[in-house]
Order: sequence, then C-alpha cells, then structure tokens
Amino acid sequence: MTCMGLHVRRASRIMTQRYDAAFRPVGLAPTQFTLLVAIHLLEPVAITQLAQELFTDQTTITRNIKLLEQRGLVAINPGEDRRIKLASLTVEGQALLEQALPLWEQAQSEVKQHFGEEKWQTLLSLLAEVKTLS
Amino acid sequence: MTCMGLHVRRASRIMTQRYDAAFRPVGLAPTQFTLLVAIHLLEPVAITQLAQELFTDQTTITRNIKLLEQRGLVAINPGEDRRIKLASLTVEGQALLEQALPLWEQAQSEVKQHFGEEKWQTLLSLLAEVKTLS
DNA sequence: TCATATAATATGTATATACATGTTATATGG
DNA sequence: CCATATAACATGTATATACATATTATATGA
Repeated sequence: MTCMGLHVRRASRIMTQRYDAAFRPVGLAPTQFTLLVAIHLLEPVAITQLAQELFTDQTTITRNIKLLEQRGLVAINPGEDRRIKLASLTVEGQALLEQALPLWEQAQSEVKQHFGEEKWQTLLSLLAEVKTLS
Repeated sequence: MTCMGLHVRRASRIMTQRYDAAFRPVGLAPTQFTLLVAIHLLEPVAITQLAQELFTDQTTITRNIKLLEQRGLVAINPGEDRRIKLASLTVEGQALLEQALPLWEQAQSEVKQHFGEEKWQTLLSLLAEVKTLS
C-alpha cells in the first residue's frame, strides 16, 4: 500500500518513540518538550497562538499545557483581555528545558546521521510543505 | 526550530485530518481504514503480525481491532495455537471497505496533486526509510 | 513428565489528539 | 447603551498510542 496517510503516521510513531526514549531521563514526552520550547520562544504566549504555531487544536493545547502547569514547569497568567491566558516558563521549567536540550541534540544528530545531510534536508522541507495542505 | 520529531508529528496531524475528513461519510478513522485494508490483505491474520506490519504496538492493535469487531466489521477466531487470535473481515467489513476505497482514492489523489508526482514519490520513499530507524 | 521459559494476547494507566459544545469576556451594530 | 455576535478558553466524549505488567497457552530442557 502506498497510502501517504499511513506512511506519515507510521513515520510519526517511529520518530516519536525515538525522541521519547531520548527524553526519558528528564521525564518529558516529545510533545511536552516541543511545547516547552515553543513557550520559551514566544512567552508570554496565549493558548490560541500556541495552537496556531504548532498546528494543533486549541483544546489539545489546553490539555497538554495543564500537565506542564501541574508539574510546575509552566505558569499561566491572565492577559489584559481576561479571556486570554498567557503561558510562560517557570524557573523549574527553564531548568528542565536546559537539561532536555542536550538530550534532544543527541537524538536529533543520531537521526540526522542515519539519513545523511541531503535526505535530512529534503525530508524536513517536504514535511514543512505539508502545512500548506491545511 | 528544525526538530524532525516536531515536523513529522505535525505533518502526521495535518495529513490525518485530511484523510479523516475524506472518510467521514463512512464513519471510519484513517487508522481504522488502514487496519481494515491490512486485514483484508492478510486475512486470516494474527494480532502480532498486524502489529509488525503496521509498526504499531501489539496492545494498540488489540484495542483498535476491538472497536472494529464491536461494529461487526471484523471477525476474530482462535487459531490452532489457541494463544493466537485470527482476524478477518466480515461481509459488512468488506462492504464498508468497498465504500471507503473511492473516498481514499479521492483524498489520496488530491494530496498527490498538491505535491506533484516527483515530490510525492520522494516524500513517500523518505518516510518509508524512517522504518529503518527502528 | 514436569518445572520453567517463552510467546500471544489482555489490562491498567497515562498522554495526545480532535470534534462538538459550553462558558465567559469582549466587540459591535442599531 | 443594550442585545447580539464573536473570540478565547474549557469540558464531554471518543479514538490512538505505548509502556509496564498480567494472563494463558505452548515450547523446552532436565
């Protein structure tokens, strides 16, 4: 079968497991790492904006962020517009992110080496282009 | 951020939504469609074999297949080795699969057209190569 | 043959995901 | 200015996913 849906979902599962194993020492799932990085880059950032940046449903962000908040990694504060909730990293969140970054780099470089520079770049850019579907 | 994990997960989400919309008329999720096709091609097939073919955890297959069984689309029978459960399509499962196939082809051809033949093939083969990571 | 190892599947638990819908706060038209 | 529309976020519900572990049946070695 050459179903693109199957191929990309399967690749996602495999890749997710790979990164997941890398992050195990700090107890983060790949999704959580991504969310921490995104908050770090954009803070203070509203839930809706995170959803847009990550191409994820708003309700998914609400729930994923709640886990990080409960672990004390992320702080949520109301915006001036009181419908808005602004997320930022706590000191603990920053510390954990710094611990996680070398783990990410290690995993990333292993996968990169597996593919080789050219295929790696091609795959990245084609995956980025999938965004134009939505 | 050029994290491969993020890129492939995001692409997976977007692609999944695309196919999901296509299958809505027959009430199938993309994963369920894939499972029906795999069973159709391999029947009668054991849960472990399905897990291997689809690069999915055995416990995930057990649960996903249960939903299809409850809907009467898949029949489960014990193998000679009575640890083994063999899955095959019911008549209803075959009928639904036949309804779903044109929907899949339509979605598939739209996505293909979006990318163009060359990028499509490249993306498929690079995603297939991800399997060699595991 | 019987104790033990192994293989196939199931269950407990937890996260990720999205759709439909609800709630609350701001914006807007008359 | 108020009724209503809209925007931001939350909740209910359901599927997908995997790890750790349990259960049960077969295989294997002494």
